Amino acid sequence: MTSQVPAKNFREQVLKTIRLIPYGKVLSYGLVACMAGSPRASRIVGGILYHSGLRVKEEKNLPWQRVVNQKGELSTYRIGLGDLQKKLLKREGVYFDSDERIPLKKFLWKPPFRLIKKLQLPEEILWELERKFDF
DNA sequence: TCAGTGACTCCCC
DNA sequence: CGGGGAGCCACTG
Repeated sequence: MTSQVPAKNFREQVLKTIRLIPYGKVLSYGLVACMAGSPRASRIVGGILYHSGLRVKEEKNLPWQRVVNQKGELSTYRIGLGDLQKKLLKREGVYFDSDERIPLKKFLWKPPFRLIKKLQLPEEILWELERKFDF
């Protein structure tokens, strides 16, 4: 047995979490990481999405556009996907303020507690989530 | 096998 | 506000 099971599981959890984000709502990389079970792995979420983008067939039903950074900005301009992401989000009714930021007060998805509970996260991560969502 | 590189975020000046 | 450093884990050559 190797240690690759938990790692692979994290990736699965990340993709699963992203698929939960409702139409017209967004989550930050950090919150996705939290809900996937690893609060400090926000960077990895970006990495996973980046690599997922290279295999469009595999992940064609992934609403990747609903993941933005903590400030509500699009992190995808640097790899040339910014305009596409913005277009997809606007199509869902998400709008941007004059700083090219999404007002998270309005569009950040706050998952129902029932759903959070279902994730069976360790207590310490629940605290992190509570803090980050500013419940 | 191993080091490098990220669609990030937090903490500490 | 902002720069620097650390942590996180998947993927690549």
